[in-house]
Amino acid sequence: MNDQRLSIPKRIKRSDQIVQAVKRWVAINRMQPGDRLPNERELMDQFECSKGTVREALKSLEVQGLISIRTGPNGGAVLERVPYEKASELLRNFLHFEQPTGPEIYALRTLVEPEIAALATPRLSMEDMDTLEALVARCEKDPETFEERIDQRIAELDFHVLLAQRCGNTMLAFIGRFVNDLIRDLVIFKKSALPEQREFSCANLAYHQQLVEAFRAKDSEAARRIMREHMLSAEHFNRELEGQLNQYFLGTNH
Amino acid sequence: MNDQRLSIPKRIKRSDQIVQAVKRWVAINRMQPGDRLPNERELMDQFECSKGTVREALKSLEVQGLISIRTGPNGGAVLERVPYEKASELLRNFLHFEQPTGPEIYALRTLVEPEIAALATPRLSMEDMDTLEALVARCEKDPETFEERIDQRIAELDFHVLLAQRCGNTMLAFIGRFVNDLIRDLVIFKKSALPEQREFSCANLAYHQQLVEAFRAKDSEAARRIMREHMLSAEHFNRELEGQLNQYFLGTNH
DNA sequence: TCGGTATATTTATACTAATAAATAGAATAA
DNA sequence: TTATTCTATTTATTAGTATAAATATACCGA
Repeated sequence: MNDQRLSIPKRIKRSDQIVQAVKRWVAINRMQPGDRLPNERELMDQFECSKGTVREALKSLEVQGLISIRTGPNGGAVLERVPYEKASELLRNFLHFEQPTGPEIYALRTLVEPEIAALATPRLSMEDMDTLEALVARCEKDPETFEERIDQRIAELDFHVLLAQRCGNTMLAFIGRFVNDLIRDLVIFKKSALPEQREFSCANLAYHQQLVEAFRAKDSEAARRIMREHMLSAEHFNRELEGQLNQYFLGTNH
Repeated sequence: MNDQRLSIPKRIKRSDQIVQAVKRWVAINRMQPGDRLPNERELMDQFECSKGTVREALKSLEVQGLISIRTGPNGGAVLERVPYEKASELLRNFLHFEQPTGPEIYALRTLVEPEIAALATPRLSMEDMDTLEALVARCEKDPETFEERIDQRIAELDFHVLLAQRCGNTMLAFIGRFVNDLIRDLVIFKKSALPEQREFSCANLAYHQQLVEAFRAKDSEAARRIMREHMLSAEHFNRELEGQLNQYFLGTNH
């Protein structure tokens, strides 16, 4: 039983060659989202291969989020900017077998969120602040039903996601959003087992209120400090929610 | 010209349905890397579709890094743990149109590396420390040729990559490695335009030497502090290397 | 002129069938 | 034993055909 999966197939598959060629073509010609690729017929001719092979190549590009394919006149493959959702999904595949633990996720969050808060502070518009306050308001009344409790936790997370989107650093924004989405899905996934944690909710509410104040005062350093305390608190409260997230990433997001 | 690409196609494609079904199947049965999927024939029967459709679905899973496909007896689709390289490639696609700037990358690095250094400190084996010292040694002599200078910069980055791999936090490890790989490729890409920056190299060397000392002393906090200074220094030195990395991500990694 | 409806065209989607290429394992020869 | 050739299995690629979806355009009624 010769089970060496290491050996790289010397012969690169036709469809993958086409994928590479298209990628190069896009990069070299500095093509922009919205620009159209040749249709299947033309690609067949250009690469001298069959329909099936072209389709596999296009499928690959589609899965990577680089194109979208539509039927009809003026249809075909159109270049797309990779949506966050796509990148997020693909990164989750990576995590499926790596099984990050709750503490790991919260550790990263504690590292990243204070910086995001500080960077976002001078970049928040009036509308943003209003949105943030609306999210805070959603957490102010005592949750009566189960769903309300979930809704409040999600509002808390949306608060952080908005900040991430405003921090002005593409990669930091991605990480911030990704981590909060991870926690969001965890909340929804484990909602049946989610205990009350009233103390936790109150603490979060207070921190978020303080954060909005700091944002309105354009005080980056205050925002950073408050966010850091907030994250340390959240890290502490979630120590018990521990446990592996195993077998989770692939399963439920569809 | 009605150019609304927002509309989500209501009809989910056959091949994508199969992808979802397989993902669910993998998650529910808690399948592990190395486990085999049914071959094309069986999948055709099970999902009552043609070969082409099955192949598209398998292609999708392959692009996502979840399976590898081999020909021949005992061939077929085998479940894989998504390799770092795959996840990295897909994340780069996302960044292609987002165009993170040099300062953005270095800002993230400054945030992440000190934590990585602190976390890795108690986890480094004797072999790891020797490897690190070997990497430092490679930077000790004055570079004479062009290639030597590039080689030293890569050794510096490998130093950081090893730390990331040892930090014990899956996601932080990924981010650390990703950022350093980004910089590595940038160094190789821009090598023709890379100025001498002798001062920079010497500073790096000194920091790395201090770091190894801190590691040997198992002093996490010292490691964190030194790494932070190191990153602030690197951030400063690279302010001039500015410029967008535009059109770069897709292009050259093949 | 306006608003809707039919139609024709373009394009992807799906299927069938057959051949080519790769390879693990068995059989064979040195 | 060792190296080579054969063979069976499985994916990779191709060709051709037919169907379904999307939409620009022409058409028609008001």
